[in-house]
Amino acid sequence: MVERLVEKTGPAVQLESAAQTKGERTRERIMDMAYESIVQKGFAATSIEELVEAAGITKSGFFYHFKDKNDLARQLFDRFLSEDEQIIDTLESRARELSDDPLQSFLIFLNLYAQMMDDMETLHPGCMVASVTYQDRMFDADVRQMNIDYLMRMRERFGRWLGEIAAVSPPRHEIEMTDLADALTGIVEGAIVLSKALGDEGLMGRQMRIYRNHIRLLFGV
Amino acid sequence: MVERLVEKTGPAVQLESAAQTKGERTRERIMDMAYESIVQKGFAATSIEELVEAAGITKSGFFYHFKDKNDLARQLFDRFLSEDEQIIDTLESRARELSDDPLQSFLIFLNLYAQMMDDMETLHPGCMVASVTYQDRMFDADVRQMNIDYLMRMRERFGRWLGEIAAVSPPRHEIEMTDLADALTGIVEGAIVLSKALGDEGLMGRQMRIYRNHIRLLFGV
DNA sequence: TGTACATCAGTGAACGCGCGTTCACTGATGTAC
DNA sequence: TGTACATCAGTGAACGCGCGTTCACTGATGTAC
Repeated sequence: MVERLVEKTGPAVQLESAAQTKGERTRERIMDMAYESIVQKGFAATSIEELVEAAGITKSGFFYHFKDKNDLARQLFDRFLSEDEQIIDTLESRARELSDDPLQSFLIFLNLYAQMMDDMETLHPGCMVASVTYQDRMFDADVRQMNIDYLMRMRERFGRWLGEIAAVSPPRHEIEMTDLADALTGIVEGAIVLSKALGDEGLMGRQMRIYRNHIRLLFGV
Repeated sequence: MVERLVEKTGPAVQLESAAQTKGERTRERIMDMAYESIVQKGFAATSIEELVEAAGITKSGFFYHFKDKNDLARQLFDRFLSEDEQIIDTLESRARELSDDPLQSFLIFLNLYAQMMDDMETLHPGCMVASVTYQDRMFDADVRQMNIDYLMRMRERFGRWLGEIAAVSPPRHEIEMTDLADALTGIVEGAIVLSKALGDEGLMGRQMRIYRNHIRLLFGV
């Protein structure tokens, strides 16, 4: 599911999907099921019973792989955040290679990101962020902190890039780069909600291009 | 909680909070608790037991007010959507009164909306949309349809307004007004997620102003 | 090559708890004559 | 003003089910000598 997504972004990010032990394969299968279920029903409504049935093992087998239910959430969130950041790393470095101008490379990056969303038949990892945020009392402090850390890393990454842009091409009006960075993450989260609710797969890519247009208008010549 | 929010938007929208019977007050109290809990833990993790304890009645009292648990969700969602639309109606008509130019009135509207978010110490009704979207398998078809209908009404409302704007002040580049309308709803949803996750109350207003800046750049003179 | 032991990846049965829902009943308030 | 009845807003006890977690055990595979 995610492997497919990663393949679509090209050969630059290739997760080591080979040489998995039997146990690792089972654990991954459980996490795949869990992700699907959490995003559609919520964490509390996702029962261990349903997961192990789908994975073809017994309930006690679950507790061999996960300390408890929250441990599943932790491992799952960890996997998705790192995959998401690997993908964004790749898209960023590709975009940076294609232009030395920070504005141009950022616009290329946004195009690549939008294209990835167009091609994505599966759910975006950002779903996990919204799920955790909207059910935060169900997760332990570890998971909540991972969520905050992820959002802060995104803010810093895009904020720095936007800072580089502003240094070269001053914006048409004053604007806080941190807020503009948050806007990108926010648009992804918001677009996921709309796209999921309306069943419109193209919506995310189109929203990403609206953000891109804004950046072009704001810094463009 | 919501009454306070409504009062802040001014005297034009005044919910009839007077002349409530004892039963209505109890029902409202249950719904207030339920909203808080659903947004923080999810629908499945929100137990009737916890709600009735907080409301000071017994479990069977709950079933006097609500047919079953999904009926609670339906009534709750109904209440919040109509309150939200009342507020937006009010802000729109105020903005329309202050200028005949559609662009100017839309910019005023966005300012009023952003200000409302700044003042809002409570959670935005949009939380319910994300909650339902992210736990849709927990809700019956009625609730899911209400969610879709709401998003479509928003799309139409803002899409039409943006169409008026484009007719008077053509945009700097081609853009689908439906997508630009979705962007507003999407930004609200996304900003709620970030604001909730990071505990940053001012974030929503700031994101709304970024959207406003985009509109100004796109249609402005 | 054979044996002993360790680790891996689970099984099966049992647990106590809390959940949503039902049902028969009830005291307080409102309405008709 | 008094009485009869209806409606409102619940109570209390019981139900069956599924949930997360524990614990003792096990067959298959891997490693050391």
